[in-house]
Order: sequence, then structure tokens, then C-alpha cells
Amino acid sequence: MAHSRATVTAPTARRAGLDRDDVVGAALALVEAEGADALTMRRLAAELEVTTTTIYWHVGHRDDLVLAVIARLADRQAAATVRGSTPRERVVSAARNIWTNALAHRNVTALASQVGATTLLELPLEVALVAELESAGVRGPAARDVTRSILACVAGFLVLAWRAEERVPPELRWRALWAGVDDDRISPVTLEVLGEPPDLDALVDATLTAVVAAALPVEPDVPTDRTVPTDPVPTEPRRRTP
Amino acid sequence: MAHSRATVTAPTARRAGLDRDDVVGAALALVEAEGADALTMRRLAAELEVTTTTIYWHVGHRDDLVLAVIARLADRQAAATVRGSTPRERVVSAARNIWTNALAHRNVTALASQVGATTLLELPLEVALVAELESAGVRGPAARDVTRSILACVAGFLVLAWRAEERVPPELRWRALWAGVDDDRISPVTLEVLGEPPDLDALVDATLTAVVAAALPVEPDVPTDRTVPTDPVPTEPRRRTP
DNA sequence: ACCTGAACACCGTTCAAGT
DNA sequence: ACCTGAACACCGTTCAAGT
Repeated sequence: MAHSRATVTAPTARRAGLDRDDVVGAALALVEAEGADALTMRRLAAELEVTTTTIYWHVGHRDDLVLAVIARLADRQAAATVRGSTPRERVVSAARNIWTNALAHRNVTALASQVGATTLLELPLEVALVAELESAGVRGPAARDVTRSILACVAGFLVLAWRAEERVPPELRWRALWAGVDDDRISPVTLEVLGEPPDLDALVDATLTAVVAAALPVEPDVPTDRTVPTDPVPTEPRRRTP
Repeated sequence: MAHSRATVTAPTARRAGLDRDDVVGAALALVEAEGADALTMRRLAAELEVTTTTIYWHVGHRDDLVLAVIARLADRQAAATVRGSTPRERVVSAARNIWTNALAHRNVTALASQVGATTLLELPLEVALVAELESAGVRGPAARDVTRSILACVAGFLVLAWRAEERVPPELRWRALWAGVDDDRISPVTLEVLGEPPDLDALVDATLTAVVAAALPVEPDVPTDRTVPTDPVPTEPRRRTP
């Protein structure tokens, strides 16, 4: 499948007419279609109907190829819009964008996490998050810490999502594991429900809200829930520069 | 290295006198010493001075071996003690135990996460966490959700820890990535500090505290313990108590 | 400049065969 | 019951050679 869509000049048996961009594009398509593990040098070569060494000539080592694939997808990303009127709402919205995006491109995200390059993929969205934090009055080390904290949460929930949907053998599922637990400190109701999968989106939302709420300066009058108050933040809400 | 420490009956060239336990033990030692990727069937066989097929005879497929390794470590775990007097303190303490343990056995944890079996390793600590939640009045789906949320955070911070300490090439480090960002919505101070690694332990602490605080019913009588104020939450992460 | 063919050093896994 | 040897189908990577 998935031939190169380049305008091949002379697709003879000798000259495949391949571009570096073609190789990266085919690799990205392969990953999106069949997952991170499907991206092998030999498989990709077969897909492009060339020899493995040709891949090496165009893109170098597999790690280089992976980075190029991630960068390619990052380029294609439309800048996600941040919603909300209060600072907290907007920060949570920016944080949720990272989650949504990672989930939307989970195959590439999984690939990126294998080489420790998830940030490469999410950097524009992280920038947007930090910008919202700034205008909410959080800057410096505090801003960095909330950002890292949010990234960690998103990464962790991706693991849960990965686990929920596939490939984990039945005997390692929540149900099987918690079925074997018998502890009199835990009520039967709780034990029962621990075997069931959570509503991931809602859970991500609640968690991000909690983390953000702990980091942002207090908004008075308001209890600690995630329906954000009407009152604006006391601390100098800087507007975004045009 | 790392010979089996079993009382070998007749260690001739023909009979290695291997036990299934010996194989699993050697595998665990190998992983702890050299990381998850060092555990290959051939490498393990060489370590035990037998043929690869011998490993298969004793433990079956690699995935089975991995599960056995995790189960073996889980058995060895001493039950971590939960500290604190208030419900929140104790829940946070139980949650922190999961983090501490995962970090202490990061190689095995990494191995477990490759096959989606981290819970197998942490289950006893999760049980302790759920028990604390129960006695704090959180049960049913709410207890499940906090538990999952905490697990996700821990898993995510492990990724950060992994990333911070090794193997990620310099051009993918925070410093390099954020050095390339130029956004006028973000102040120079923040931009500067985003390249620096956070204090992970403190950050985990703050994050877990935030997640727990959002989940536990408010405690009216207990005004100020060390972690959870009823009003402002500091923007800088809190240090761990000794 | 672009691509092939053969080769090296690894993987996980299976199967027949030895004692 | 326990272990070996040879083999299969994969990996990433390199190198000399072709046009």
C-alpha cells in the first residue's frame, strides 16, 4: 500500500526517485495506520518498494527517522484554541488540549515516548499552556512546575488509555487483578467497582482541574470544585498580547 | 556473573540442575543490574550457562518470564507503612508510597510498563491506598477514580524521572527544546527556568496532595496541617517532611 | 547522487533429538 | 525430566559496489 505520492521523475527499476520527505511521509503514514512497532526499516523499505539501505541513505538511523516523523506531525498540527473566560478555565483548557492531542495521535505519541521525545510533539501546546499560566499570574519556577506536573498527568493517563483499549492480556486487566484481592478494610462496593474501567476523559478533566486549582492563586468565594467561578482572579490578570 | 544460587545437585555439563526459580531469580537480577532491555532470552541463557531453549523449557515465553519476574519482586516487597494522623495525610502518604516504590525499582517498573503490568507490581500498595480512602470516607466509583488518577500521576512522573536521568539525547532535553522557543506572551524568567529540571520528589508530593485534596471531603476542624490548607496553596512545591 | 546485494550481529521462537 | 543443536523469520546497521 501507501506508495509515495511524490511526482516521480523516472520510476524505473534503477531509480526509485525517492525524496527524504517521501520516506518520512511514508513512515508517518505507516505509524498512524499500524502503530509504532510497525515502523521497521525493512517494512518501510518494502512499503516504498526499495531496499533497506535506501532508507538509510535518505534519513539515516531509525532514531533520526523517528524524530523526523514526529517533527513532521508537529508541523501539521493546527494550533488548538484555548477556551474559557477565567484564568483557571483557560489554563485547564490549554492543559486539556495536550491530552486531546496526544490521544488523537496516540500512535505517534507512543513512538515519541519510546525515544523520550513526546515534548517535541507537544511543544507548541505546552507553549500555549505556559502563556496562559503567565497571564494568570503564575511565572518562573512555579510555572515550570505546574507545566511539568500537567505533562506527567497527561503521560500517565495515556498509559491508562493504552492499557484500557488493547493488547493487555485479560489476566492483567483491572478486573482480574482486583478479583483476587480480599481485604476487610475495603468495602465490597469499592472492591467491585475497582475492576471496572473509569471514564478517562472525565477523570483527566478532574485531575487537571485539581492540579491547576492547587497552583493558581485563590479565587475567593469559591469552593474547590471545577465549575469555575464568575469572579475574576485577584492577582493582576495580564491580557494576552495581540 | 550471577550464577544460580540454588543447591545444584549434579552440575555436570549435561545437567545444569536449573530450577524455574533459578531462572526467574537470574532474570530479576539481570534486570535490576542492567535494565529492562538487557533481559533477552539469549543473554539470560548465557548468564546461566545454558542454551536458550533451556530457558523456554523452564519459564515459557518471554512475556511469561517477565510476569514471573514482576511477581517475584512483588513477593519480596515489605509492606510500606502509611504515616500521618489526618485522613488526607494518610492517603497522600499511601499514594507517595507507590511513587517511592516505583522509583526504587525503576528497572523492573520499566519492564512491567512495557507489558502493561505495572499494577501487578504495585497492587499491594494500591490496596493500602484504597483502604486509606475507605477510612477517609471515599468509596465506590469515587475511590476508584482517585486511585486511577494517582496511578496515572505516578506513571507519568516515572516517565519524567526516566527522561531526566539518562538516555535522552541532549537535543531532546528541556533546555534545548525551550531554548528554541520565542514567544512574547511568556516572560524571559519563565522561559529561562523552563529549561531546568524540576525537583521531582517535591513536585510529586505537591501533585498528589492536590489530587487528594480535590477528592477528599473538606475537613472543617483540621485547619492547617502541613499539606492541605483550606485556602491558598503555595505556588512553589512543598518539601518533603523528614 | 541514488540505489542494490551481501553480510554481520543481534532478536524471539520452534522442533527434533539426545540422555 | 531436562537439555542441546540447528533452524526459521525477523531486527538495525554497514560496506563495497553498481549506474
